[in-house]
Amino acid sequence: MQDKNTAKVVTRFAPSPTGFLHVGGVRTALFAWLWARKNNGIFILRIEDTDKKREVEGSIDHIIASLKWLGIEWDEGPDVGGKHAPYKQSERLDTYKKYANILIEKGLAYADPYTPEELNVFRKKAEEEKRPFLYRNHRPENPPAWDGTKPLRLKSNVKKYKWHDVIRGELEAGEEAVDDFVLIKSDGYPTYNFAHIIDDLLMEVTYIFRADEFISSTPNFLALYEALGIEHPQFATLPPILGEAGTKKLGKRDGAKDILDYEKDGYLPQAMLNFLAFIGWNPGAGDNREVLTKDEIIKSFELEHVQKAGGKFNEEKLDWLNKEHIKLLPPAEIEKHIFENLPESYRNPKLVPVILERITKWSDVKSMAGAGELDVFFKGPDVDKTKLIYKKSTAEKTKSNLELAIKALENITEENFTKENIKSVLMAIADSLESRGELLHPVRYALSGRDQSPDPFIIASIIGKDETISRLKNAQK
RNA sequence: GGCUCUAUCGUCUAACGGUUAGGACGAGUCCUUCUCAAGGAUUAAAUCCGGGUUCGAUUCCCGGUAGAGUCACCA
Repeated sequence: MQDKNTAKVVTRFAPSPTGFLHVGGVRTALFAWLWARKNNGIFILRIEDTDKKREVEGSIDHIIASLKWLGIEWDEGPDVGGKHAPYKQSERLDTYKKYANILIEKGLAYADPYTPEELNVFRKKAEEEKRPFLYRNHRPENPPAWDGTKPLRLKSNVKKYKWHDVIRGELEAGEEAVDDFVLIKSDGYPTYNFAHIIDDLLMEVTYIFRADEFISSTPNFLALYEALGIEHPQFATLPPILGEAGTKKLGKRDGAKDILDYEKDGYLPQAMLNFLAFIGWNPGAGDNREVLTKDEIIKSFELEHVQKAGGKFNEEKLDWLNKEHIKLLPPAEIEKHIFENLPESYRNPKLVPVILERITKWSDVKSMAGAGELDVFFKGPDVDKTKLIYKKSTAEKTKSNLELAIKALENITEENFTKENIKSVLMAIADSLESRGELLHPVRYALSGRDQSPDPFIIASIIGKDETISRLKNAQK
């Protein structure tokens, strides 16, 4: 095991290019990156492309784009290189072969003589008998020499394994967890189980951040570390992220979204980063802050405060957090984002505050505009006269109240036609009536033509004095 | 079925044997301009169950229960 006090922290994220990155994968990357940054260490991006069948064209670019969107940068990786290049496992085949041969020489690896069909028969039988399938129960007595066309398996040391996990604590597993797993597949590519151990060794990785499904295969890894005669890095096993609906672990099959879909939906990367960091981590110790910047998260990130239990992905909290991060943005930035989502003719700076308080993410701007909610600021409404009347009020009263409003507003000069002035004038009248709604409702409705809209003062101030009075008169007819 | 992990408000969590079990999201109520939104205030809401250990358990141990993971020539 590495000496924690002197060894540099080296972490890695090692995705396989089998499609997009979802929240679970990103969270693993995030924690590994946070720990490296926290300790002024090194963060490596390594592509585990050893399964050619499952590989999806364009995945690597997509993964890189996802991490970059969030601001997770790596010190070594396929695009930037590094002293342990290459960083794609498909380009490191000779290395794996070298270590495979070492194991063969030690008598700790052997060729698997069975066909997949034969193996399936064993597997089926085990399943029917409700036993776990263990290849080593069928370990051949005189395996053929390995010629590279058959799978190469580890001759595992069957025993109980115990190990330490920096997040989970002391972990252990029974002998049933250890098996003669495949090191090199018949197509010449290594398995994840083999390749990641060699690469972590060569790349001097000191902490392996991983999802919790790897707990079960850890005894196998331990058997391999032993066979190789090497120390293993620290294991940091993260809690699962559970789907919102059920309690199932969130995976692509359960509708986990592409992380870049959140970009398309108009979420801020810093909000997503903040949100993801808080699934399974918190600053702890009475620190109740939840809205944190990237740097603040790095500063307070500690492994002791990483959860063991799984957490659900709660989109409502993400929305809240996104809004909080929007509020942290400089005004010019906010306006820029809002305008980007608005048709050209709607891009009035005065609308920005009105829009801002009604959205949680940028795509909401588009929805608002699409639903016609902003039309009140651009054209006079068709007013339904019956809806103009406040509750049990009468047409006559409504008409005369509107008249009062028109008179008062006409007295405000063009340049003083501000939200504040309009409000004080109108409220003075409203307060003299039986109820404020007697005035405010007809005025608001006359201006907007909608059951629900921003308040009349802001509408009036934006559309201007002439348009306001013309709309009020129009409703009065 | 074997092996393994996990368990505090609906949700995310604080607490590292002693607290009126704290915060946040969401929900409710009230206020702030009639409506919507935003904002402010406020309320309700949890230690899975059963045994130990201890003067004292959310916290430590054991058992149960529930959920999750795994048992691939996938990672």
